[in-house]
Amino acid sequence: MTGIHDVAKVAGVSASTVSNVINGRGNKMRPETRQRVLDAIESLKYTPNSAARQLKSGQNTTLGLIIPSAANPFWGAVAHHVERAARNHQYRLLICNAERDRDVEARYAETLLGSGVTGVILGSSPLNFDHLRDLIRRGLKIAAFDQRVAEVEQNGVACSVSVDQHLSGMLVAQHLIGLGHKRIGVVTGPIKTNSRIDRVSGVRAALARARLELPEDLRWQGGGVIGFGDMEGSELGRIGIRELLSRDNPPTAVICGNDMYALGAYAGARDLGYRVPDDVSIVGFDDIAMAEIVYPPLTTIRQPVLAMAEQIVGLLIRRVEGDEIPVDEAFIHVPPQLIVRGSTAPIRT
Amino acid sequence: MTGIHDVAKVAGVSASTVSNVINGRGNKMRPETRQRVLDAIESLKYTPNSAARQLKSGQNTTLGLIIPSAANPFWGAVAHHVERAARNHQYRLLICNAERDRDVEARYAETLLGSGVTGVILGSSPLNFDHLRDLIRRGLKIAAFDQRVAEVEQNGVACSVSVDQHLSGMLVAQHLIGLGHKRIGVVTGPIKTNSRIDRVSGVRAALARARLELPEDLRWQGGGVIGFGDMEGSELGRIGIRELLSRDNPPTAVICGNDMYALGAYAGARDLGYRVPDDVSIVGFDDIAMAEIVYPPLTTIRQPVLAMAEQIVGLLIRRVEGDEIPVDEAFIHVPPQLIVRGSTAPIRT
DNA sequence: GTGAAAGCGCTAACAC
DNA sequence: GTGTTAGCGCTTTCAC
Repeated sequence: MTGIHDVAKVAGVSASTVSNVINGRGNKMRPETRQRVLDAIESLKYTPNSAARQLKSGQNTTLGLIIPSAANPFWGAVAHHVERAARNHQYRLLICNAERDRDVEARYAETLLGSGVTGVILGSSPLNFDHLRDLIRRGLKIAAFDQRVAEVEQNGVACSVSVDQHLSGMLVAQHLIGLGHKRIGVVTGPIKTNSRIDRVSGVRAALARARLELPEDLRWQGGGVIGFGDMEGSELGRIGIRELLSRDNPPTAVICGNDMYALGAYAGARDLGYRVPDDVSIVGFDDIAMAEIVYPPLTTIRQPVLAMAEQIVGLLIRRVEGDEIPVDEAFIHVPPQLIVRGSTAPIRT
Repeated sequence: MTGIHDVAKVAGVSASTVSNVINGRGNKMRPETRQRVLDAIESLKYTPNSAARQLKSGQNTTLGLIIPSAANPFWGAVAHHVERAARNHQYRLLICNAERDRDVEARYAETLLGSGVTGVILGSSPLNFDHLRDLIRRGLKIAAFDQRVAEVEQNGVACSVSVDQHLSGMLVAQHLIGLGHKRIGVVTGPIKTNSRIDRVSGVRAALARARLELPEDLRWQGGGVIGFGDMEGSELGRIGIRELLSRDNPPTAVICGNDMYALGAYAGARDLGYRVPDDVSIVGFDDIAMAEIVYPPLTTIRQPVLAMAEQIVGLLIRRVEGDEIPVDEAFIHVPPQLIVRGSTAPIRT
């Protein structure tokens, strides 16, 4: 391992001068000295050992991102954009896949904190941050991506960027109601997350406003499905809609927990000979890339992932670097946007 | 920050005893001592500082995974399985998204090595490992996932697990030829990777064997498309097939670079009023989850990602821990598997 | 079986 | 401007 001393020797300076060069304090010395150091670094192919660096400085330019499911392209897109944003700030990004498991999530957060990463972005995690309390007390700064803010604030979270999922739920339900649908089903998986809960509550709210309701037999949440842990959302969506469409009085429209479920629902509807949207309208949430590729193109709610990623990274870095951010700046809301495509149609009369 | 000394003080022992406990050398002491240390760790919520640990030991139980595109669900699945496998070995996994960019890839590899991560799994990277030569010399152990092995060996790579992409290409082409197709098109993006090149060469080989060929006008590789860097494979697939189907003598079957392209090709075919598979057969590679959800279900080549992930992680960890692995064990081939579904059909007569 | 002591490679005072 | 020095938190001989 070539170290700072080797560089110092080759350049004919001391270790601290090399350290200064590395850390952008090159103006503290004669340009020629600086250049000699740079040359030595170059010729020795030297890279600073970040473990040592971090140990000494306690500082660290790495952010963590914990996503609930690498299998869902939505989170792939989030990872992509967050990584970009971090890189633009000269930070790097460690991505962890928690599989929607609180324990795994806590373990990764702990691992991250143990590695000196104090800033971690959490993709919508289960319900609350109780499992991370200790870590937060020990200095972990959490940025909530796509989490309900009230929850977020009361748990000492550093910052958040989220779309109003309740509103998202209302938007899709209103769209469907506007199309004349009265029996509207909802398909989600068995795992509770804030965003999922809020989406469903939004749907109920819109329904209630139209003097409609969401009866138990139109609400499928993976009950009884075994081994769901290893199932893609699309599998669940496929099974779920088949159950709903097999009811005595099936729904004419189905709201799915996210786009992957919705795409699975396409398959499930087809399995039973239903055409989309003629026989049943289907909507999702997220607007993944596939949503406009499939047939019919999926009506869904778009979350402006790119902008959200940039905002959360900016916020989190400020927090990690010790900046106090006023509450009204630290918790950002972005509006959901209904994208109407071909998977929803007026109810057949 | 609570450190090893705090624990030592609370447990009434010395720091080195605590260190021994942490590192599983608990048998070196009286069980009661061990227990006291454990209790102290528990009550103090102590976590070892991994930067310090690594600095001292030079060891490190983290693996890196560099994927070419977080936006492609195939790589999401790979990340998922590799992460699992690493976790089973008590390693953790840093996932990096290199966006099929050699420079970004090199930078991440360097960052990883600088962080003490010596074992890095590379998802099919561009062409060769020239950009990583220096890092390899400095101790980076590379495991090639889904790379051609010949290439791999000559570059001092530690180990690899791959399917024979040439054979994969042959399999799909033979399937199509068996169905009576004679004008077979190929759609890929503009970026060259080994696996892509091999797939296409396999297709050509199978075609040649049947005294057929792949004329230039049936080979689309994104020429002239601007801003492809920000386009999903599905977009390219959509555009590509439209160009091919607009030729004077359009293909009756199209082989797409991967499943995302294939799914995009569904849309492109639809755009022009072609039905799949009646008017045009479409095949992909990878067998992502969506492949069996879409309509018609996609004929594709399956790569046994789960098994591959476990093998590569096992191999790489052996290498990282200093094990010398015989060449015939270090470079594993797994067979590709043709999954025939509904997107291919006999040519219309 | 347990503790004292010497660094791992680097940073940041503080000398010179 | 540049070098000297004292650790960051831990692991690991080597005494006791």
